[in-house]
Amino acid sequence: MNRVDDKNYRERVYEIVRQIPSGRVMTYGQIAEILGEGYTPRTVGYVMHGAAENVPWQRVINSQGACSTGKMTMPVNLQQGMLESEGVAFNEKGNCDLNVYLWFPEGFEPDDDTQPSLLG
DNA sequence: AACTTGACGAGGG
DNA sequence: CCCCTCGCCAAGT
Repeated sequence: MNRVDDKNYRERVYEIVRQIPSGRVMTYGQIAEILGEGYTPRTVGYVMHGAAENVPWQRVINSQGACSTGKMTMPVNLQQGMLESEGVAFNEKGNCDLNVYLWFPEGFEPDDDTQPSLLG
């Protein structure tokens, strides 16, 4: 499927998100990048807001390392709090260090040495 | 069928 | 470093 004809496109996003381990995060753009095809960060975000309960939506943040939930469906501090409970540290600006917490699924490697070092 | 909005991202000022 | 603009794709009105 190279197109969004099946409406199965949602599950592709969810499937990736479900694989994010606790204490790690992914960005909308990154997911869109993996899905490639006709996905964009916008689309991923749109799909994400309708995520089912079995999807750890809180582990998906924006490229700035901050929560973008705004005041729409969920308060930002809620998502941030959930992540903090998983061990993700945020600064005063509400950003976390993507170099530490960003997670890459198997088969997907960043060109840079942006791979997370993970404190342990 | 067209316009607007939205859990985004990158670039320019 | 903060603010604004443009690009992207899907859904609601």
